[in-house]
Amino acid sequence: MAKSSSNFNEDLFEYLKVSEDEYESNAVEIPCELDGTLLLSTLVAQFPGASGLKYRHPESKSVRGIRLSDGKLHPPGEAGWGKHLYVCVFPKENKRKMEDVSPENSAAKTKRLEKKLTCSDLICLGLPWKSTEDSIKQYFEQFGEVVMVQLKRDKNGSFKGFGFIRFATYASQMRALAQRHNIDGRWVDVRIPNSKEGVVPQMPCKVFVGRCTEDMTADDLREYFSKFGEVTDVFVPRPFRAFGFVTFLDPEVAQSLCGEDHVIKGASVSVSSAAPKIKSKSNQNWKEESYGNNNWDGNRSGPSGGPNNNGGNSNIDSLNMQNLGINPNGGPPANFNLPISLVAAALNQAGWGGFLGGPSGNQGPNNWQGPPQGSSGKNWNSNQNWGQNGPPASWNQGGSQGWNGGGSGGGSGGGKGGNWNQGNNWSNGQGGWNGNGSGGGSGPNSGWNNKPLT
DNA sequence: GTTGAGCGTT
Repeated sequence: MAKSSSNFNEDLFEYLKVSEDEYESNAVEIPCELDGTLLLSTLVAQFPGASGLKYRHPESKSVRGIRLSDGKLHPPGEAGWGKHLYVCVFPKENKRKMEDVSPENSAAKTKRLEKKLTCSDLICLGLPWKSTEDSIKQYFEQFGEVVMVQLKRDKNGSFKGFGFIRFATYASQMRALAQRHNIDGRWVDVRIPNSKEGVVPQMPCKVFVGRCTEDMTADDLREYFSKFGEVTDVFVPRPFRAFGFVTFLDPEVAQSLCGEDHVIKGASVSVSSAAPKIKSKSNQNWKEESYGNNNWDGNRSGPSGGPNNNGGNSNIDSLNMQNLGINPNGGPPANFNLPISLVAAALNQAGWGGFLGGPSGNQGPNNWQGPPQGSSGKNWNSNQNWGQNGPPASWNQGGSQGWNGGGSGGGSGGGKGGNWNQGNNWSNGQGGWNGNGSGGGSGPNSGWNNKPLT
């Protein structure tokens, strides 16, 4: 029992893509059982109120229902669930359609407000003239399924150099937003469109796990919670403090678990929002001496917690958005020369620590390609020390503590600290890290996702 | 036929 649970291996489980509507962008990947069936309870855990599944048959184009017996949903064919998008079926009174999200139907949206944190279209600025829908789709598919590409043209049909894309999953979108893009030699800005500003809510990927017992390790939490979605970080304070934090790649997963009790190692833990109860005092690592004069966002006093401070998803909204390509204020903060350690820690604190390397696994520092080309100094101050050879030497200072430190790390090992804590390397100069979009890029798991332990 | 900051006929 405990044995089997500790042997959970997601590779053994087939995941199927389920959405509450016909929009793939709202889909959640749900694990089925070893026998290939999907427990209705598993479905309901993600889609409260769901009573079944259906899907659109690719050939007949008609909607087919999924067989349900004894609380188990059965795959449509011998081959399993396949790549279909499965759509939840709700009982009549619960049934909601896409149109119901409009403000007039606010009563209907009380149930799953997290719906809104799914993908939005992304604008791609600065695309090469020779881009085509196909080439752009092909490029962005490295981050996940691309469900839409629109290149904008004028009346004459000539390409205007920008376009919109949409990913199937929020996770894909996050991956794409978390790094810069070089397409055919041009640095392409990928952002949340201005028209969508404010639509994408700040939703933490991190949950608080209370009532932990002392024998629960970070690995235990990771193993347990991985069945709900990809876990990108686990933090269990030592010495024992009876709680922990689990960060998911998908904030929807995190959201869906909040308020629930789960049994781990025979003990009932409670999952709740990782938002801090109280605003913490500054932490040793966040002293003003180190980072004074770095205004986060004008009216903000600073991060709500340091690397050691658990929880905290406020105070850095703007920071998040900047680093995710969202532009909350129509431009970068006046003073955004943050140390990278702060940025990384803040992203983690905000629950955005879930940035992963993409499918290729070589995003982030290892994928550094030098500063942007072209004349636009908008995001990168051209008179700084960002030579063609890449980032300052200090980035890689300290050998194993730099970008490339610690080897590959296998992706999701527990946080070991150390990385990104060289704040001094980043505290000088004006605007080296200049916000507004696509600077930086995501780090490897062993970097961004790990919270210092001490 | 050129160009390079921007924000979209659903």
